[in-house]
Amino acid sequence: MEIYNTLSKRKEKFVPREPGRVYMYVCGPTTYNFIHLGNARPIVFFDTVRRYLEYRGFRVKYVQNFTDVDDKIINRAREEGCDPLALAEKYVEEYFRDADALHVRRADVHPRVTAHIPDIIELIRRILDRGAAYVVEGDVYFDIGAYPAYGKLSGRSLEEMQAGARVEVDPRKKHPMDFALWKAAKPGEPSWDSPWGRGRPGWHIECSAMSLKYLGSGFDIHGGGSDLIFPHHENEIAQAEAATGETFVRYWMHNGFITVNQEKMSKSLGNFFLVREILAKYPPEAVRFFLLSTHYRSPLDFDDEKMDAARRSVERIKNSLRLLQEALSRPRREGKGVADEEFLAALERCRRGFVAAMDDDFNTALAISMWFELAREANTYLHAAGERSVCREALEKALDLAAEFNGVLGIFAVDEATGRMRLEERREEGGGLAEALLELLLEVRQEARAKKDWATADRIRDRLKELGIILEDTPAGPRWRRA
RNA sequence: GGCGACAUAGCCAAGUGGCCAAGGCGGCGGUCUGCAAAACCGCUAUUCCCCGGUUCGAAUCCGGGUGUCGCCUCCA
Repeated sequence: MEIYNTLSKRKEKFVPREPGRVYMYVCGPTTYNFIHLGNARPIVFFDTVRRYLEYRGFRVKYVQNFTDVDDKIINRAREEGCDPLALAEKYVEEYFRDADALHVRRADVHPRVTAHIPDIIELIRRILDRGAAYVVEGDVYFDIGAYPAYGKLSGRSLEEMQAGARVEVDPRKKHPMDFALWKAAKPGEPSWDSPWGRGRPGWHIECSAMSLKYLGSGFDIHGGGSDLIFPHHENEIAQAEAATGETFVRYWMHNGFITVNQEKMSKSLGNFFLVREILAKYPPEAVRFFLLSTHYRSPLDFDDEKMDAARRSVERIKNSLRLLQEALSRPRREGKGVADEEFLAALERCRRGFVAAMDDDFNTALAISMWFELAREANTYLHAAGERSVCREALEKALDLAAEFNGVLGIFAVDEATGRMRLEERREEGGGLAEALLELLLEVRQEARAKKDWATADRIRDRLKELGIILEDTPAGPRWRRA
């Protein structure tokens, strides 16, 4: 396996710290709002990374944090006149609602800043002991001068950064790029006791503290959006390595941005779309497919046309799965012929292609194309077999392979009881009666067709389509599905 | 101003030295169908932003140009 490491700006062979185990940390959201599609990209992508590593036999420990105290939360709470910590808690819950809808598996640990103040204080103390930080009036600053490697992740030198500095400098800082580890309390803000007086953690220290706590120094993968490279991850490295004297992280992974009209989707530009807004218009399968249809380091432009295309693409895969399941429920044969063997060989090619694609820095776009390959091979196989019986083993192998792909990509929800992919949306309405009525309607329509009363048959089909039910007539009888 | 990334068909997108440039969406033609839908078959980039170079050979390497985007400030 190869992973592109932001630190070296190259793909590197993946060698974990411990054989067979992977420890990974991904920067989670600051919970002051619902998440938007831009936030969803790393969440879905790194979920896929985790799934693939497990697919490849690694035991993965996956940690994703919540930043539940910071300026944005405090400001938002002030606007709404509520308690900052309660506000943060509310949006943690809302986060899970969206993430669940996108089939994102829960991390092994979801640490929150407010639950780790002692760990953070301890880490700051270690940095101070090492002489890499200093205290000014209840604030604690990281001393960049004490960490010569500063800039190694983002690839910039201190001189460059000073030249390009666009912010006014706090005169109490020894170096303009020094950043806060601990911020002295201001009235009305959440704060905790510390050796330097009451206050709260700085912006970056939480991730260093929590990742070190749960994953240990020198863990395998640290991920996030590329806007976190500087300063957030640069600072995380500085803090952690200053405190431990050891390499903090082995592989740094960063995803590209979602854009709208080729411009970065961001809260400050106001051009963002909330995940739940999008889910109101498109099925989760399409959203997940869309997010994985481009390599994670490339920008991904969002608009309705592209989402429509994604929805149709998923439809193609879904149709092939339906046809396979249907064929499996019909009479089939146990023995294998030449065509069956060829089909099985094609399946094996798809599997190998999928693994090769994912092994190459998680090339999900190429991996997805293998699923289309599988769909086409399966459709062709079924088409050629026609109404004759098909080989049971071949059908089962094809569905198993699709389930394997889905286990990694997470496009379709998986039914917990049966372990099978759920191709239809969970239906909210009391389905029993509606379905019985539909069956009745189909019966009436079949009778009309038998009498060549095409007008009636077509009217029923058209009206059902308006209601979101698609009818397809097959030699074996009508088949229906939801639009 | 400093640093960096990207530019492949109508749209999305994979491909980083060598079989006809993956795959999806859309479109066109055909098979099937009462008609559709789904599915299948065929077609849909003599060419990879432009110019120059390296090489037997480049979308792929190098130089220059143009364009787009990002980071340098909270941001996934």
